[in-house]
Amino acid sequence: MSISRSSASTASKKRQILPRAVRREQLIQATMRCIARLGLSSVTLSQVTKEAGLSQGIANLHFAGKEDLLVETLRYVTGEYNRGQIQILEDPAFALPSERLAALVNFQFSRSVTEETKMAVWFAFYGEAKSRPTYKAICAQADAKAARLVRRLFADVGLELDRSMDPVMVAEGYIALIDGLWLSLLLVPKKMTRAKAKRVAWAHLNGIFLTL
Amino acid sequence: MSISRSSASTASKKRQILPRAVRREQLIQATMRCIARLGLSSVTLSQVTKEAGLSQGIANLHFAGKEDLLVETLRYVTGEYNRGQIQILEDPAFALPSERLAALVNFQFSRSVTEETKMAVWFAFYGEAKSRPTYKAICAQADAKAARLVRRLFADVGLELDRSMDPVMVAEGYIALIDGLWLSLLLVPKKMTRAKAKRVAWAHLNGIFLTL
DNA sequence: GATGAGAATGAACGCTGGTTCATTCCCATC
DNA sequence: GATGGGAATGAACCAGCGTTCATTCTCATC
Repeated sequence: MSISRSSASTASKKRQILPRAVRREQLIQATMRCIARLGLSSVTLSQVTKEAGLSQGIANLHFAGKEDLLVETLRYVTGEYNRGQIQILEDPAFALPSERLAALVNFQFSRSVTEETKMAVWFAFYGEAKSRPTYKAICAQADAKAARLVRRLFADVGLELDRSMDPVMVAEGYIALIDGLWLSLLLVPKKMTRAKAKRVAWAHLNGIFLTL
Repeated sequence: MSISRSSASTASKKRQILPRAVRREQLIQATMRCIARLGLSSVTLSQVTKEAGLSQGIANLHFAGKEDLLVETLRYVTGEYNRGQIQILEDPAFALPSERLAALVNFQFSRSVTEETKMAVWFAFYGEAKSRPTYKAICAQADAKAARLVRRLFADVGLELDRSMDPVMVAEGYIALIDGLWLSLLLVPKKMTRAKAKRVAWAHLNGIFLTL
């Protein structure tokens, strides 16, 4: 509490009025950090607003309530990931499907995507999705979109390499592997690194596309 | 659970005194059902005790508190799974490592292991593990044990099939795939069935062991 | 500089949920 | 059948949380 900085660390003493969109973003970011630090079940609004360097009541001013803030946080991470994925899967610059696949793998294990905070948020909501229809719907929708895109990519790679295989099965296997690797990255980062995960993913892909 | 029905539905009116171990088991079972139905963050002791058909205060009588009950529930599922896994991986009855591997796959996608309630509990705790050292330790320990056993199995299978590969990498990939498939089974059971998951797992294994 | 619309604040409120403990009641023992 | 130890109960307690709203303060407009 001193001079006049805005962020969490040295909070400004001066009250500031900012656009709704900015406040919402600040609160969502703070929520992500809180989920990563405390877990979804221990997140409180006073923690979140303190993390954001704002006042207690502000969450209810810009969101319909705590639950709404959480849902928007989930939408934020799934949306961001999906946009990145679509950009790769629809970029016309790739000459070969296999090059596109390589770009996808690199994206999925990029520093930005595998950032600890995001992984923590992702799996925190997955853990609750079973019993929360709203979370489940958002996760399922994100997954379905990813699956569709990956399926098409794998079909193309199959044609390129002249392999006959079922794109549906292959896509499901690949996505499951990525999810599992992300879980390892989150829980045992000492044992599973991004580089290692990438190698494991490639071993899988080589196995799928080069068998027989 | 016998003549005078004790469970939730038609509660027995008579008070009953049972051994500590039985009460603990009842409460853990009820906790698992509540986690599956409500999610870890919405579980309350009054829900759990009602589900068990017992009184409010009983959880604190047989466990140190709510947190202890949750931890013991996590230990219960991980312990059960590990015992099943060890039984297969150390059963001397298998002639070939590949047969042992087949048994492992069947076990991992058996009805008992993939039971909705257990999967829900499993992932609920995984989702919180990042921020809860106690949960994290239990999960990590279970994972480490599984990894060690699977690594050895894969080394044996490699010898049997005369393939040279790195058992560490292969084991990590396999375990990640299984985790990812379980997640699909939990979240989109309409799309991912046990049979399908098994086929995906075999496609992966064939790819790994038959490549080049 | 004055003004007012409304963004931001934070104290206060009510409710929910974990924990406690006086009381009740079972049942092994005699 | 009587009895005492202690398992089980459930009402009461209290801390912590989400939400509200009277008040404060900012800044675009004039």
